[in-house]
Amino acid sequence: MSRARLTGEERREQILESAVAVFGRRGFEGTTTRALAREAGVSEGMIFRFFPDKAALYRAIIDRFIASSGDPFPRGAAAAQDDEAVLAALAENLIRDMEQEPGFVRLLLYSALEEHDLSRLFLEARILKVTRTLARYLARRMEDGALRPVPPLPAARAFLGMACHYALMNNLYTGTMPGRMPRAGAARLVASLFLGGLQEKAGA
Amino acid sequence: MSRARLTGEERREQILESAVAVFGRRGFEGTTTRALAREAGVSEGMIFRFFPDKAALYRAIIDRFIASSGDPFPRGAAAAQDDEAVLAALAENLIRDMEQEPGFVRLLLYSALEEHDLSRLFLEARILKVTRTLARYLARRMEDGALRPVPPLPAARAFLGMACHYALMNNLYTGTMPGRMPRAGAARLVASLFLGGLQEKAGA
DNA sequence: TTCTAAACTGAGTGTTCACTTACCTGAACA
DNA sequence: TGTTCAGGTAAGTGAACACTCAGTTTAGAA
Repeated sequence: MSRARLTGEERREQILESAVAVFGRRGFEGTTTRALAREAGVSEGMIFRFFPDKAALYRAIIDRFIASSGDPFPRGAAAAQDDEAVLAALAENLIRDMEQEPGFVRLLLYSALEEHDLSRLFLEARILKVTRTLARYLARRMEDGALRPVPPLPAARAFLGMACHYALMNNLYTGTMPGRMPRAGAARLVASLFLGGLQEKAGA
Repeated sequence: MSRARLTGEERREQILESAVAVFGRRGFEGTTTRALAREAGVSEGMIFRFFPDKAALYRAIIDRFIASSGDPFPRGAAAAQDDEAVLAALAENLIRDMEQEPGFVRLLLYSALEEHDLSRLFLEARILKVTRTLARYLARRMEDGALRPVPPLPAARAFLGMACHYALMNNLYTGTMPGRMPRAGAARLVASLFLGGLQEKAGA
């Protein structure tokens, strides 16, 4: 019956990790400290030994993720100006991130709805950064004459919407969304649609 | 001080309408019956006079919306096989719906995260219906040779993602998302991107 | 003008919440 | 081998929760 006794650092980490899934299931308001303790396999007292209150635990999760997460924009392909590779890699990275951390994606969505200030922080640190980076890349390629001129920021948002909405719907309605594809195939499809469109070229 | 005394029917309707915004702000779990009563300008007792419990009020809101909402797919343009018009109108209808009912969009997102069964009902009644309708339209146009052959369902999801993600981000991060456009312009942009892509036609 | 039915209120109810406190336990070093 | 101290628990606390009910108010029929 006796569970292993961990060091403070280990226990803190374990509580953090197990809390992601709980907050992701019910949101901040919907999650009870009782549920957090049960998921971590400890008593409620332990939660408050490591975090001053429920909000601090929540913040620690988001903080930690923002600090640890990498950049989904493929710098190499971008330098080589291989548009198809840039877009396919970007889409695949985004979809992979969202598929590998489904609980955290839900937690972030909750935090945006609940208007936690750390949601704004995530917006700045990830969403706006990727959007602006892609928009700058598209703008440069338009100047080069490789792409037709359209407003770069809305275009970037449109592309990110294809990838993110796809992954988001798969997450929210797990198993019931039709039209799922292997990740790489989906990434290649949205990249080729965005670049080449659906219309047959004239005279094809 | 005395507020108007309404008939049962009127009061029920008023409680329903004011509750959309409250549930949209905090979700089902995060919303207290106290807040619902305050928003409606009545005592908590009135809530339970018209609805057996908090969940029934929540269900009534979603039920009512599903029953009252129209079809965003433009049948006329589809019959005329004007692809650009079909896609632009569809995108504009979706964006308009989401912009006109921001509180309800948030409520629906909450209900998807919280996994209320009525969220599944909405999924069937609206999301899957539009997705399948668009996919069928695209498939027919591919058979006609007007569009290049790609998997229709994923393609439909990609297009809807462009429009919905755009409107969703504007809603969640009101006022801070860059690259906003007038609604009709955004709709025309995503339609033309999806059809024609971003690449210059060869030899342009 | 009186009567009544329905709108409406406010002070409850037991329960559950986030959080505290007093206490227990066992590994490691003196 | 005894003391210590960090890891850990269980039984609380007041506040806030969803929900109830006894009673008050008022529009309109009689």
